[in-house]
Amino acid sequence: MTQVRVRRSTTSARQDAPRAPLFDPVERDPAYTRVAAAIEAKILARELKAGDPLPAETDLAQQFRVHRSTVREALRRLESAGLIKRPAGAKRMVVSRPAAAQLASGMRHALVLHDVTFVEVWEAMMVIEPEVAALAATRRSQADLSAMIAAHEAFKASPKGDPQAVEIVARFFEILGTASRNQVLVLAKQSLTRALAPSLARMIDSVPQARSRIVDAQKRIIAAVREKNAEEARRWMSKHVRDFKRGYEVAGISPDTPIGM
Amino acid sequence: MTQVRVRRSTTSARQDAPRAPLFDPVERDPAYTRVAAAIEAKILARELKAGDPLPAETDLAQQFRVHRSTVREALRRLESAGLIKRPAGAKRMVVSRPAAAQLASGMRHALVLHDVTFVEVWEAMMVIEPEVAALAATRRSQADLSAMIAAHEAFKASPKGDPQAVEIVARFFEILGTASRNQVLVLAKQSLTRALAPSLARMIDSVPQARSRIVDAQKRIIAAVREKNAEEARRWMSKHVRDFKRGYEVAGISPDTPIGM
DNA sequence: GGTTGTCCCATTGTCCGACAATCGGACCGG
DNA sequence: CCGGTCCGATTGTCGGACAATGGGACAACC
Repeated sequence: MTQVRVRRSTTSARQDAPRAPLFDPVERDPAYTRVAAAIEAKILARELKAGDPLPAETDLAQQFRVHRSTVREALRRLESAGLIKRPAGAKRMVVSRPAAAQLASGMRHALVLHDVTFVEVWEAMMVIEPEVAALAATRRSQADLSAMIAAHEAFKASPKGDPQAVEIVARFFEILGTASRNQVLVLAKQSLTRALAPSLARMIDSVPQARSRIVDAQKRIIAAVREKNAEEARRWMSKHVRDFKRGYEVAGISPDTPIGM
Repeated sequence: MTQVRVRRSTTSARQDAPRAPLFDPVERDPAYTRVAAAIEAKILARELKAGDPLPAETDLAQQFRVHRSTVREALRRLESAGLIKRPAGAKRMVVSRPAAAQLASGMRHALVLHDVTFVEVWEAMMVIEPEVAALAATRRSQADLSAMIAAHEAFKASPKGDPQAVEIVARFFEILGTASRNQVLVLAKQSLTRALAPSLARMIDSVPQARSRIVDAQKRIIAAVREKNAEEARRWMSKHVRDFKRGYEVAGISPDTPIGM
């Protein structure tokens, strides 16, 4: 509080250029932050491995010499970071690795609140998806291929106005991601599809020919992946994603619509 | 708790295909979760705009009819999601939009804990960075260009073993990101560079020619961006990123090294 | 005027203690 | 080996308390 201001006594109340600070702000962070940081460090250092149960709150409170409430606040912190979680209907917390969904939800928050528009997400997809498809084509396993086909059939089978249709499309993309054998890209991709999903649903519903175009694109992509033809996979995925934008245009949705729905 | 199991009485303890659930798991989530969700919803709906101060904990406790501790746990939740924060040395919490750094740190956790290897991150960079460079080349403003040049000079000026050198390299990438005018890509990029930074530092220190190669690449990229030559920007960025991998090889760091340092 | 000192209140960080609910087991009878 | 019963350990939530400190308001002072 009450920052110490250093001031040239002699001259010039000059408009302040970012002058050298002379003093760093003294760090005083609340106990719950430190507790959280301490536990986080142990987790990142693998001293607590995923799946390990966390000590009871009372234990932690004693070890850190703070009140249980304080520990609990720290735990909420870690919980929302996805570093710990409670397995549905269990009592103790266990250490966990942040799932893709975690990241994706965080990303969605960010995108919504930053007024990110549809084009921006789409542009990112245009960058990532084709390359992922190409990688997937060269690295896919037999199982990946089967999964893709299954998702494809599921989409074809989904009824006309099915709100789940988008889910299935997303799954198709996701499978492609895992087939690419690159977890980083999977995370990135997933965030994008998740962000796009709601508006995509509206698009598919209001553009009649959307479904058949998607079916067709998926078919081509599957074919390319089956033959491990990276170039072809890239080409068709590129078309496929481009089609999304066309769909939006046809549906009369402006490219500058914020993602927030 | 104690899930209700529905069981066909007559025949077949058949291995369970995902049968229709008949009952959804009853949702009992703790109060702090609901409080957090309620506030989160208001934020995402923009009823609470970024910068708005949150009501005092006591107020919230009264409104939600829960104890203040409960409110606080919810707040920690939101805090770690980056939806609210306390402006350094302020008392009240204010609504905020999750910063890129937030996401990046989350991503780093995920990457570290999932044993993501250097190649995976690198591969993702190979996908994203060249395209970003290309976009930046066509969309850059004069200010962007100046900033790039400044960062470039800063890097050249940085002393030999300077641990800050990597920071500066990261800044260069970041500027390129903002010049691309695509927030989504900026977020993605930033996560990658942040994840790579620590090991990159080691690489630069142990490979003598790394600095000059970086300087050279930056120079070429700047030139391309100046002339708004997307193709050239993409090409050189591609080379630049590829060089990182070479650097790692020269430094004797295995491509399969996990990101954890 | 602008700056500094003083005072007060609202609010946060932290603690204490308590209690119902329930999870995990141990223990037991068929 | 299975289903029922009992008990201790732990969590979710609450009530209340208190020191520390931010945010102002207001007076004093150059």
